[in-house]
Amino acid sequence: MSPRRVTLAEVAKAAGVSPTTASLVLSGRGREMRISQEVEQRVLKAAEELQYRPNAVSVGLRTGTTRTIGFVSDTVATSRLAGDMIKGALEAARDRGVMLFIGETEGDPELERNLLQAMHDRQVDGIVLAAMYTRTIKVPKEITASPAVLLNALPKQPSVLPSILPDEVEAGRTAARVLLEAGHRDGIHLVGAGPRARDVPPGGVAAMERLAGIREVLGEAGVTIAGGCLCADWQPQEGLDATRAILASGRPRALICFNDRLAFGAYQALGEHGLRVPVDVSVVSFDDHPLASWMSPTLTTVALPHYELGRKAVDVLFTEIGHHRAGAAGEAEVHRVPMPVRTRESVAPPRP
Amino acid sequence: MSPRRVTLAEVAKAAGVSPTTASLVLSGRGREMRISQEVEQRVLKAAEELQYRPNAVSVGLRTGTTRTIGFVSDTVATSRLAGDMIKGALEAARDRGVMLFIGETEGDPELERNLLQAMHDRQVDGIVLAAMYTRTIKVPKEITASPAVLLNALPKQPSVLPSILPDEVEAGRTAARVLLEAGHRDGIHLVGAGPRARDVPPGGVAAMERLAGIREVLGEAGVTIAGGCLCADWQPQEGLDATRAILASGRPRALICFNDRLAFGAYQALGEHGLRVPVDVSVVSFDDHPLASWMSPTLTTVALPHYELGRKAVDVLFTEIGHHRAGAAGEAEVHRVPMPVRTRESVAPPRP
DNA sequence: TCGCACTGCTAATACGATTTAGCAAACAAA
DNA sequence: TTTGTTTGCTAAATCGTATTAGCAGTGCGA
Repeated sequence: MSPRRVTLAEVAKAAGVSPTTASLVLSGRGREMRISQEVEQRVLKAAEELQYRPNAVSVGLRTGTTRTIGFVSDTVATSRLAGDMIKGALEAARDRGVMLFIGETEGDPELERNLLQAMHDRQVDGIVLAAMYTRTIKVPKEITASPAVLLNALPKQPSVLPSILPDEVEAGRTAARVLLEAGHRDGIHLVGAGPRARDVPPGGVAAMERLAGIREVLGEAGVTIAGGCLCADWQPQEGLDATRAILASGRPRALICFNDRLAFGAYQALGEHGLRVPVDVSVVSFDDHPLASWMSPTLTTVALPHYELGRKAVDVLFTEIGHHRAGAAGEAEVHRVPMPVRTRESVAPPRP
Repeated sequence: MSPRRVTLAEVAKAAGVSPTTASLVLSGRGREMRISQEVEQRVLKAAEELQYRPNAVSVGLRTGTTRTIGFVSDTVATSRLAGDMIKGALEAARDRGVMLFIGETEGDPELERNLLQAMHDRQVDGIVLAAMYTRTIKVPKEITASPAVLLNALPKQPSVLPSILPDEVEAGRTAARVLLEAGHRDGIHLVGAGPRARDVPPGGVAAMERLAGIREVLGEAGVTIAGGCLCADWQPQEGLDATRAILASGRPRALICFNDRLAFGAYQALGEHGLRVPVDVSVVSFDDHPLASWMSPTLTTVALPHYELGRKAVDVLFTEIGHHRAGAAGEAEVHRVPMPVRTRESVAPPRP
């Protein structure tokens, strides 16, 4: 079944040189160490013919660096969000010839500790600690055993770790501008949070920041928010209920839903009342859930850049690893990744 | 930042014994090798106090087994399906104290080769080769370097690898029975494939098998399929179009949609024609996409057991690794994982 | 002829564990 | 006293690579 792997010693013997020489040639230090052209060619030929590949475990033991990083998240399965984030991380890792360990903690601190230890036991070069929904987390002290970054999360206590986050405030501004630019000034309702700055569900930072951006832009434009409805869990059912409540007390001209699932529920409520999107009511939302392009009409939404978040996290992690090797301390910088708007069919100018 | 790891040698010195003794005690072979109670206690105490953890890289080099497996899939991001499969694999791995490398090939054979090599370079104990949509795949020869299993995929050429697949034929039977048990015998239309056995989109095995199960059960009950519509890609838009076509030529009493996205489109088409689900038309589907429980009315669907598939794959992989260690050859067994029906609101008896 | 620098390569060690083979002491049997 | 057995531990080799230190040979100037 598995033909034993070829070792460096075997390559050396085939080329008629010492393992030292073979190692030097194959690690590109041949020139530097004055290995002759001829010997160099012999070694390369032998390696090629024997299909030599260095044993990464051995290299890891010898050099202390394994070209491996860990990706630890609270949950990996819920929604495809996680998938895209992992995909971004994966590709950034691949670009560097690095492999990814993954693990999930399910929010259990003990599992998290065990996982981090298991990764450090395997000598990972660094760790991405990710949250699936943007929030503040308690940074486990085990993380300090290697360079690390926080993805989609902010440290509860001050910490030296850099964070990578979507730029939610700007996303809020974007959503508001989409409506303003379409000509909306009246009857703008919020579904999920607001209208006051303090009307946010507990825990998540997304709600707070999106709301801040929305309020800022509408405020500056002299537009007052017609109403808002705080939802705890941002599921379709709540969007349905909230929108029904709004409809019971008047006719909205535009809705800013705090995510696409809420918008999905909102569509249903509007349908019940015979209101058409976007002719009667414009809808703009956040996340760019796959759902958003299936809804009818398709939903204009400010996208969570999961893929880019994942990539960025690995990029930052590698500069962190670089600092670490150079003996420098890490910086607790916060990196914000832009959230692009996906313009679709759900926004139109208000009817006169 | 990172306090250097404690080594076995340091534990041994602290306990005043040789590294050999320390190793023996810590690997539980103390009794067997006649280490005295007293020395054993000293070693354990030292290890505890120094917080000793074995360096997995070193152990990997020495023993050749890394307690690490690889999970290679064509795509990890599309849909949450992947997530659940990985989650299942992850938990099964965790139960065994094993870590998971992940990688994705994007269907590129060269990437796949590189990935498998990179994993073997790191001495993984085994590999799960997964497809996100059930299909037949070309098994790369690099896979033979370690034990392996196929997840959600069948080998194109005969192979020694075991496969783990959802039981799609039985799922087809289940869907058909759901309608029969509700009392449906007439006006049953298929959306996505059928009505003839050969009306399936190319590539996927799910369509063929689901259709076979449906035809078997309906046939045995003496029920004829009223019609069917082959769709290539199983997206909402196609479900919409297909259902419109069906409605143009008559009134269906029940739809079997080949997946939930098609059903989503079908709902829209039915809505356009003023037909209510399930009063006028019953709908049953496959996959149990998250969408299914958001639709209104909620959708009765036969679930893809992604989580269980992932778990099962790792379970089978480990028996495979066991065989391998015992020197036995692998068996190309096909394991079928049941697909449970999620009964919701979209099926009702036909109106008289 | 001697010393010196340079060229081109290798011996030996280290990384951190596991495992084989074996040693010294104590004791028992002959 | 010798021989053999058991007990309780350790020395040394090993896994596959990277790296430091150094060795033999050559050419050159003095």
